[in-house]
Amino acid sequence: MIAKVIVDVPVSSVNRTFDYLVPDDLTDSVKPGMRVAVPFGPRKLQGFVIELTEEASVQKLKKIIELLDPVPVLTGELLTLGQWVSEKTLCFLITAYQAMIPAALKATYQKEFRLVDGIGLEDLPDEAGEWFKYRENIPLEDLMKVSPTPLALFQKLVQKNFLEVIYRMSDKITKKRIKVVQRRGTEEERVKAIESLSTQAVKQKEILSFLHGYDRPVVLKDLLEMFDTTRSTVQALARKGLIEILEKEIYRDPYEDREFKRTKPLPLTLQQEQSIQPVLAALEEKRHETFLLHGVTGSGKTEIYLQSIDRAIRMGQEAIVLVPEISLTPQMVNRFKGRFGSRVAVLHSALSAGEKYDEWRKIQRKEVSVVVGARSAVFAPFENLGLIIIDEEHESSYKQEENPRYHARDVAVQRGEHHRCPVILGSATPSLESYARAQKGVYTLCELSDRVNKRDLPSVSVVDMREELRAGNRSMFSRELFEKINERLERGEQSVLFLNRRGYSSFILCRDCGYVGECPHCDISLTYHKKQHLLKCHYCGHQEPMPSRCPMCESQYIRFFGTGTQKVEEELTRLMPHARVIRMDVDTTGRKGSHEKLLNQFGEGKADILLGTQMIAKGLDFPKVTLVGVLAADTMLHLPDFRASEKTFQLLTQVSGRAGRHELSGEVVVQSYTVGHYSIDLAADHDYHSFYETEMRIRREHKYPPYYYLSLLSFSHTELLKAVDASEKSASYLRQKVSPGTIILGPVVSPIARIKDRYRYQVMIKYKNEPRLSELISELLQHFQHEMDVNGLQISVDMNAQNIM
DNA sequence: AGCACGCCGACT
DNA sequence: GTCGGCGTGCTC
Repeated sequence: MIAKVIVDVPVSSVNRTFDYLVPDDLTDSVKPGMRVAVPFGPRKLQGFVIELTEEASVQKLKKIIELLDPVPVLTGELLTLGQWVSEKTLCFLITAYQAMIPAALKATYQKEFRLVDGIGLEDLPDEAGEWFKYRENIPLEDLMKVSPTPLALFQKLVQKNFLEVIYRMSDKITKKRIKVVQRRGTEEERVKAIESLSTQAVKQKEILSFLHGYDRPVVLKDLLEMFDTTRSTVQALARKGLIEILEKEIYRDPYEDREFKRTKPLPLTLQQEQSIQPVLAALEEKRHETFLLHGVTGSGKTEIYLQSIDRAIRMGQEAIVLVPEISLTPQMVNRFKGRFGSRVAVLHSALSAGEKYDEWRKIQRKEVSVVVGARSAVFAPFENLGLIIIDEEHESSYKQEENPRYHARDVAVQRGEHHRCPVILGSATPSLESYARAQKGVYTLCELSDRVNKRDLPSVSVVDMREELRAGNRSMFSRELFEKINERLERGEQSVLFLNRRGYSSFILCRDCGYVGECPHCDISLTYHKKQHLLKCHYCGHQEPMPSRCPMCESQYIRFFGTGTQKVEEELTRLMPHARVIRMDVDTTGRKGSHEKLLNQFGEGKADILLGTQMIAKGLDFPKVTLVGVLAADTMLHLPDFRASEKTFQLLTQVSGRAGRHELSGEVVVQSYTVGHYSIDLAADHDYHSFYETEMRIRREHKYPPYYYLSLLSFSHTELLKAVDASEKSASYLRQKVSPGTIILGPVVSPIARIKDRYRYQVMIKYKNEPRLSELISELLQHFQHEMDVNGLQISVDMNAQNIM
């Protein structure tokens, strides 16, 4: 039997299957989709079995070394889907497959040196012999740690056949095990055993009697606690052969010690009913259809998700729910765990690799029917999918910004077609792409225009901060916002203050000469971190001490500018000393669980004001929040991104939705320096449709998505000229080959011209119909293959560019 | 990627 | 004559 295997080497020259002989003892167990260890050249690598055949394409074959999985990690569907992903995104097959399984299953490789059989320490020069005194194998890694490294000597000894090289492969799996105790023998034997115990062995007798009447394994730790004894008692029993101590694999359950209040389906409003019906119909008929569920904040989208999933489960099917990483909050998880209990697996980045692996295995073993997770959960290995839901479908985090550069929305639809099941895209502010598709009839549009509790959407007032400045208010709070926060303080209600930090981090500036602290490796200004009193680069990690004098002109008047949450917090405490503030940003939520803790504190009313960045924009639902303040609505508008308006609109709508979700009605104050911009004004009016119309007009005019597709080629090189040259050649090559309607822009220097000492240029391709584009780009990559392999040229391809940075 | 092989200049 | 630098080509 021959296995076609994709090996774990992401380079174009081996982006194909290699044939291996399946040893006789594995022919029954090997299946497509399993991971195997195979010899590859002198090395030992991990690979995926793609196909089993009888015919080999070459004469001399090597054998599979071992199987790494008892059951396939990739289903037949996922194997095909991987191919699709690699074609659509132009990535290597292995990269697509690796993205589908938990990182814990990725192999790590180690190279070690060992004495050849029959060679003794005395045969080696002392310098090498030293190493083998206490160990048989010396990892290459260890040799590299000492300087000067004895690597050359070791290599020489390998050539002389004194040492040999071993390639070790292991995966990062960390299955967690616990010890369990189980009874042994027949009933009679056990009765006899109990009697045979010495009268002094009181505890042993107790334990044995207990186990006698218990036919399942007992967790050792529990047993010890139950009988208030120690390990030695149990071990004594095991030594006598009366019981067995076994190791059992267990799951780490990140939610184990938490109780979930079980919820029942809520009665649906008329609008909800109208939206859910077509979904249920598609479900029942096992028919693929993509629904765009456009519902204002608070319109009860989640209840529609829950009841649709419930139907799928009742039909014996499974469901995937994607949520943006940032809103995968405990509140969100609770809603799903509350309805479906232990049938839910949760996959998000806050889990450790081991925890993620355990959650994933619950899916693989069909122990759950629902997975709630971020982007990569779209690859959950369900085989009987009944429903895929993408909540907040407009979120940019559904697009992976590294290889494979896939969009979870596209993958979801692809899987929906395969399983002939509905896909729901839900949002209060659908992406223009999706809404346009719904308008064209590609997706089915379901609109929820009313809030479930019939509350009006909060009233939004937009404040012109330039006016404030003219009126002599130099603080970052307008008079209106300040006043309203104070009202809330007096009434015992809560406020949420939102600071959009992007493009607004604190940089340092010399007031005398205008010097701005910049990263020496990237063309980007350094960010001041108050806690450590350091300047850091957010792109390459470079850091340097904060200077006390300007490095250029030695002036003392060097200060940091811009507004971070820390600065806002300082000003808040200065202006309102009695207000209790909780600040949430990357600095305060770094540790696992701290995010949840802070939110709980706020929910319990332990603070008056919640101040934070993006992470508080979504999913928060606290009854006492009646005021939302947006400190600077327009910071994002000035970024070099054609989606800036769309993102601003979405963010403002999202944030406004945090206010007045319950009995108390809410108010929103939006501060801005770009007053009169349609994205801000229309968000204040809660007018998605006008925004859609306005923005679509602009997109059409400038030939941007959704009217055109957008692909981006990025070229980077440590030498400026090499980057320019490759990008120019590529642009002119494409211009020659593409169809007349297609637009090739550039090459232009990237918005961040240099990162990690590499100069960056880009070429943008806008097209309506260009079936040969993938092919053309593949040709380009092939042409530059050599320069990429040996001369340090990097070309990255994004077939569906979301951001052009 | 990582490795062997092979060619060429530099040095014991 | 041997060592080690890097360009080339292959991995079932």
